[in-house]
Formats: sequence, C-alpha cells, structure tokens
Amino acid sequence: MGKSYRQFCALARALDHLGDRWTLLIVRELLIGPCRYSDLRAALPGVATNLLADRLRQLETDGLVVRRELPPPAASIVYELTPLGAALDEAVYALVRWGAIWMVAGRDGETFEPRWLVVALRAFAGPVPADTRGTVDVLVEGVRIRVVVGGGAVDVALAEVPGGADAVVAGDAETVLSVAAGLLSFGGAQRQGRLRVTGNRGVARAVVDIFGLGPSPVNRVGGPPAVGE
Amino acid sequence: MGKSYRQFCALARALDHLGDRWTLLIVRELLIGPCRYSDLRAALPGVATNLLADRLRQLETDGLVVRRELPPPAASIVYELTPLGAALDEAVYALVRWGAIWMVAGRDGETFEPRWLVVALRAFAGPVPADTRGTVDVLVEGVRIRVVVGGGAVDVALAEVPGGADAVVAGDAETVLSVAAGLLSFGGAQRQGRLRVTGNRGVARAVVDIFGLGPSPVNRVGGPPAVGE
DNA sequence: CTGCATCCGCTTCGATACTG
DNA sequence: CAGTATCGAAGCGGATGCAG
Repeated sequence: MGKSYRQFCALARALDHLGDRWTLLIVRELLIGPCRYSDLRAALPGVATNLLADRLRQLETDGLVVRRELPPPAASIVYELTPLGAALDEAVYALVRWGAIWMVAGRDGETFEPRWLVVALRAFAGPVPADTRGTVDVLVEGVRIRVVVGGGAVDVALAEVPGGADAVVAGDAETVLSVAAGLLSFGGAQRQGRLRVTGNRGVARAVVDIFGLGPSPVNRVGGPPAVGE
Repeated sequence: MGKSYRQFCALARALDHLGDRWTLLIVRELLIGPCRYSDLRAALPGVATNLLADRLRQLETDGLVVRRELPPPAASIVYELTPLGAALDEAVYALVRWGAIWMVAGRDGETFEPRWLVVALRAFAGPVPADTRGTVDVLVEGVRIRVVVGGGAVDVALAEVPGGADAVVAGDAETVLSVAAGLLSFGGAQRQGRLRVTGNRGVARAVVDIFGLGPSPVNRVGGPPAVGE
C-alpha cells in the first residue's frame, strides 16, 4: 500500500491511513451505512476490484472497518465502520464543506448517487435550536433522505420506507445542495420552482433553517478561480 | 497529476485537488506561514523535487497557492496560501484531531519539526471565554510558538523574537501534544516534570485551559487497535 | 450472483544527477 | 536557490478468471 510519510505529525499519520486513492471515498460510503462489496463497487465506478479488496483489508487491519457476515437468509458480507472509522465524520464533513466550492462547475459526464447527499446534508447542518422538532424527507431522483431534528440534534440517513414525515421536499441535487450550503434560500428555490414542498410547511422551514448557517468555506471564499486566471 | 474521480460529490471534488501524495502536507506547511521552495524541501523529507514542483504548479493553477517574489534585498520566491487555500484550515484541523489517535505509537525513526505543533495547537483549540486574555510562548526544541488569546479568539503562530509573553511553557513535543489534546492535564504534566512554566502562571493556566476541551476523536475513541488484533 | 485473485499496460513515485 | 531531466520501482486501472 501507500508508503508512510514517516513524520511525527498527526496530519501525516492520518494520511498514512487515509491517503491512498479511493480510501476516503470508501469511508464516505460506509458513513452512509454498511455496504456489501458489490455495493461499494457500484458506488465507486472506476475502482479496480483488487484495489477495493486491498483497501478494505487495510481499513480492517487498521481498525477502521469491520467485516460482518449477515445471518443465514442473506448469507452475505457487509462492511461497516468501527467507532474509530466513524470518528472520521468531522474530517469528511470539513472536506465536503471545502469541496463544495468546486461544485459550481456542474456535473458534465460525472457519476452521481443521490445517497451522497446524506453526507452533504450532515456536513452543512448547523447548530440546532433546542425547540426545533420535526421530520422532513428530502426526495432526489427517487431516493428518500430522512432528516430528523429534535433534542438539539439532527440525524440524516437514508429512509427505507416512505411515510411518517412531517413534510417532503423534492428537487434536484444541485438545488438541494445549494440550499443546504446556504447559497440559495429555501424560499427562493421554491419560488423558482426548483423545490416542491408538501406537508407541514412550518416544520419544513424550521428544519431547512438548520442548514447553510455556519461560516463554511463556500460562503467565506466564494467560487473557484475562473479559467485562465 | 492524479486522475479525477469524476463524481459529482464535494468530497470527491476536494480529493481531486488534494488527494495527490504530498499535497496536503504542503498545505500544512503553508498554513504555518509562507515558505520558499527550499523550506518546503527541508520540511518534507522524502519528497522528490520534481514532485514538489509539480504539486506547487498544480496548487497554483487551482488557485490555492500564489507564488510571490520578495522585494530586491531578499530576491527570493515564497509560496503562500490564497484565501481559498487557507480555507482548508478546518479540514486540516479535523484530520489532525483524528490523526492524533495514532500519535501514541511514538516517533521511532520519524522526522519531526517543532513548527508542526502550530497546526496541532490550532487544531485542538476550543471555544475561548470572552474574558480570557494573555500571551503564552510554547518552547519545544528551541522553537518558540506564540499563543495569543483575547477577544474570544486564539491565534497560534511561530514567534520571530522572544519576549513580550506573559508566560513561557517549555517541554517536549509528546507532552505538549498530550496536553493540547486533553489526554494529559496541565497540572499533571508539571508535576511529572514534563512541562516547565515560567512567568505568570495564572495566565498560563487560563490559556492552556482553552485546549483539550472539545469532544475530539482522541477523547471519544481512544487509541488505535492493538497489534495483532 | 457475490467476493475476491491474477495478469498486464500504463502512470506515478522516489532517488539521483544536473542546470540556470 | 529554484527548479528540470532521467530512470528503475511501485502503484493504478481494466479485463479476466474462478470458487462458493
């Protein structure tokens, strides 16, 4: 695998475990939820299968990931994060907030999985007022992401089944991302017809207001340099 | 350079710019302060000089770094971060907090630069009480790091000249790191003779208390997996 | 079908040497 | 001081094979 930087530095040590190609993207997938080998292959187009196997082995010996065999009827293997691996959440979210600067370029020819918005929404969630409560489903390309707010915390995850949400917000990925990052207002997105809201609009507004608040790099720095600059 | 992941995902986009070997370590050096080419080579043992040149070129065209020629007497070139590059601070600090878990292993055969503690101290700085004020110099292996606290903010930087600090804390890198990360108490470190404090001890205590507070991964998860586990 | 291992052409990395 | 040039070794991406 990748060579160690051999530096007594926490950043270098972190990169000794995460710096290899594909590793952090595997962690991203597992932050969304446990995955089978083939789930990972599908979500990571372009990864060589031996490389994926290598990375998973490395992550396992490093203690970031565990292999778990599902009970008999399924008879499959899932990979999931250990507490050590899950502790990467804040680092991933910080990278997502910075990387969002580069999302203005559009997605010509790139692959996209709506599930990735789970990570993006978590990344842009700000402090939660103690009295805000509610469940909002975000619907993008048929994938349902459930945002549950309550007790001063927010939980974002894939929703297995519809129903039970106070409101549903539907739109395309760019719009959802822009609103989450605070680059586009919730009201403005609705007025432009880019978001459709059904159910309890008060709850929807309150939950959406949790996002796009903090001084994330997207708001501080603006866009990437123009071409030719 | 590294191939793009071709994913419409902020993490993948970030890694498209930062994922190449050495890139984030170059950013780390520049977060400490502007560097000349030879400074970078010295701080990054093992980097091939053509690779360093490649990375700097890439960082420049990506808008994270600018080349600046120093005025005549010096007649040299320094690299420094643009606002876009400097916006990586939070991502780097988050990675440092996670990577600190792996710092228990000791530094056998690894290189170490005391200046790196500038980044570590920033990474572990917690919220600053509005009424805390003071300047503390941290002395490690002859390198002086100045921690200035006031107005609810903390600034950590290399100190060019001695003097002007309310207190001076001297010790080795492991001890300073442990105290900053909240794994070792300030008082305990002094009692064990691992830290020596001179000057105003009240200010020293107040400033040190800013560190090691937040629920960083080191405190939540503990150490890395034992060997053979 | 899932979960890998093997082989191969190509790119990238690391080390050294050399130049304005 | 600030890079460029070169070359062997390692890593990557893609295709294929194969056992459970």
